[in-house]
Amino acid sequence: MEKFLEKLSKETAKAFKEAGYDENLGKVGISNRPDLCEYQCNGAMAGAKLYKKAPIMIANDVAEKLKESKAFSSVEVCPPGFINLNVSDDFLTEFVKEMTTANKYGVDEPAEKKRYMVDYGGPNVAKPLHVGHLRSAVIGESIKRIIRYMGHEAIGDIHMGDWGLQMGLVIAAIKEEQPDLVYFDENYDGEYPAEAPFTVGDLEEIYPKASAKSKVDAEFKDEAMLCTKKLQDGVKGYRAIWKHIMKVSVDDLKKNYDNLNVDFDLWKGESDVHDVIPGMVKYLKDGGYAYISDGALVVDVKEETDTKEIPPCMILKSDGASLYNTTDLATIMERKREYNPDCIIYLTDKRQELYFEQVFRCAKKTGLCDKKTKLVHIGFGTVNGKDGKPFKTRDGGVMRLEYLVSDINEKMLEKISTGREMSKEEAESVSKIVALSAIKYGDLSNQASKDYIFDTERFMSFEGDTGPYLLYTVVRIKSILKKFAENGGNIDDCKVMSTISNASHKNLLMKITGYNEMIEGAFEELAPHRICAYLYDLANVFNSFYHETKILAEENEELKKSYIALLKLTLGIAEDCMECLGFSAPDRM
RNA sequence: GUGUUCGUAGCUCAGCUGGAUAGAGCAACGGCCUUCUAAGCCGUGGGUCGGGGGUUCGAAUCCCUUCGAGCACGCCA
Repeated sequence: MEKFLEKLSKETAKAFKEAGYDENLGKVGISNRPDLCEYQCNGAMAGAKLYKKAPIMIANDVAEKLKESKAFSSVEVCPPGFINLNVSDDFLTEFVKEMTTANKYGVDEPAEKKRYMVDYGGPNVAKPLHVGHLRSAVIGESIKRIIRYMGHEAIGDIHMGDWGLQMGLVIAAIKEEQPDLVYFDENYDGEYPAEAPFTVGDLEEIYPKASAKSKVDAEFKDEAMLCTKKLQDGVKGYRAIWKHIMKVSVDDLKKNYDNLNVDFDLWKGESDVHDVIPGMVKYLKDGGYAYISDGALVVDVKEETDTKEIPPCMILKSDGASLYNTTDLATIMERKREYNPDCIIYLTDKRQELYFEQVFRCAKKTGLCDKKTKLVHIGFGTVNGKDGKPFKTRDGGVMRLEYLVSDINEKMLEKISTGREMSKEEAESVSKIVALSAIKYGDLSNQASKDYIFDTERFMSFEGDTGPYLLYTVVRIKSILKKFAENGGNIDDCKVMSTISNASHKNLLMKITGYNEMIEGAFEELAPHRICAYLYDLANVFNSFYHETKILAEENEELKKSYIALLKLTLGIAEDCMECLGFSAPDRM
């Protein structure tokens, strides 16, 4: 379906043409002076130079032609050459009517369906998730949903860090603690136990301890490196205990991500490409791309147009070991082979920008990834505390995601339970839904690339630009629709009609018309915050309308039905927005 | 040092490819509930868009410069 602004622009473009000017000047935008008009066209000023004519004269010529257009109820020219437009009720309501029956309220299916892969930049196994992981999870989930909403295919891959020295450290620590376990008996050739000899809680303690120890105890570090090597070389017992670590960790990760309503289609990790690395390295060497520099194997990725120094992409360390780059490149290669995606999107901390630039260039240059596959890095900012510094616990430690979420859930439950008649069960389920909106909206409403301040109180507030406020508005709409249905009304029978009752009614209609344009923009820019801003605006104009308009008490039956149809449309759009953001509204709160 | 991102109201943030008087929210103050959820709505006060130049009919937006902050700069991820 066409965009509303495009439709209006067509009208003005026609007028420009008829008046003898370039029709491309007839672009209409939303007015930045709502006190003067609803829409504006500034083409006359841009055309002034072209035609060596005063902009006001051009504007007058165009305005004269526009008087014939049925799209506008008023056309005014303001110095130096603004063309101020108000849309006619019929033109506006016709568009809204069309939206109610259109696919996804006017969002068309793509001409060509593309396949996207979303890489969540991998949490490390055996390490608990912390606040930093919130962003890649929440933003990634939203982007995945936006892609799908647009009619494309999206494959989410958590892409865990499950293969490096960290695994060796954990194994070495377990070995030291329990040397008699069968996993470490090289002569053992029976079945390994099905149950892991440790719990998640144990793992969470083991890793930090082992990591700290390796820094002061060289012998232990050597042992950890040896364990890493044995694991990677496929020593049976080490692989078996690694599988236990994986199982225990993944179960825990799933639980945590479930709480955030985030899921992944693939639970792959660095380990999955281990076997293809030698082949890839050989390919890079044979192709003449890789060479030894200071002992390490690197690929040059400089380009002539560079204004800055781009260091080469390192493939292997001087000791021959693989590193982050190696697995990422191998993963690109494997993804191409298995899925042949049109685009791969990586979500990581923005500090890795240069790193991804190197990897992307290397992949393109060496043909590990073909030219038409887009590689995109979305670098997000850090989550800060109220002091503007990276979020920490009160005693300065790393804030665990699990605690952050449960803390907000508890506070929200308390808030919901007080001053409201609700069963304990309902309060619990509602508060979880509202808490999730608070967290996700708090994060997503900021531009991804910027740092932001995680202010629990503010995010949880029911007032202002927050998730709970949006939910409240949606619940309000649901409540009215429910009452209408209870009184015998048939919602599906209601149609938007051309009558516009008041200014707030018109504002709501106009906001609604911008939906398809907004969502496509959010998709093109991969910018969930655009959806947040729209949703918030929509909620505001709806609430104004709500306060000025008696809906169920409206005596004109047709008009009442028209209101109901509009409410249904508003609700549908709001719910689709929330769907794209990754949260939802309860039926009441 | 080189590169990069950023600097907008007391606080937290918008501001799309340059357009008229720079917008929200929070906080402050004043109104509005016998009526569909007042967790709402309406209104008031508050900013030389870090500073200085330039391009333009027109700049928060583009260019240069300067100050300030963050981040990144081959064997971490």
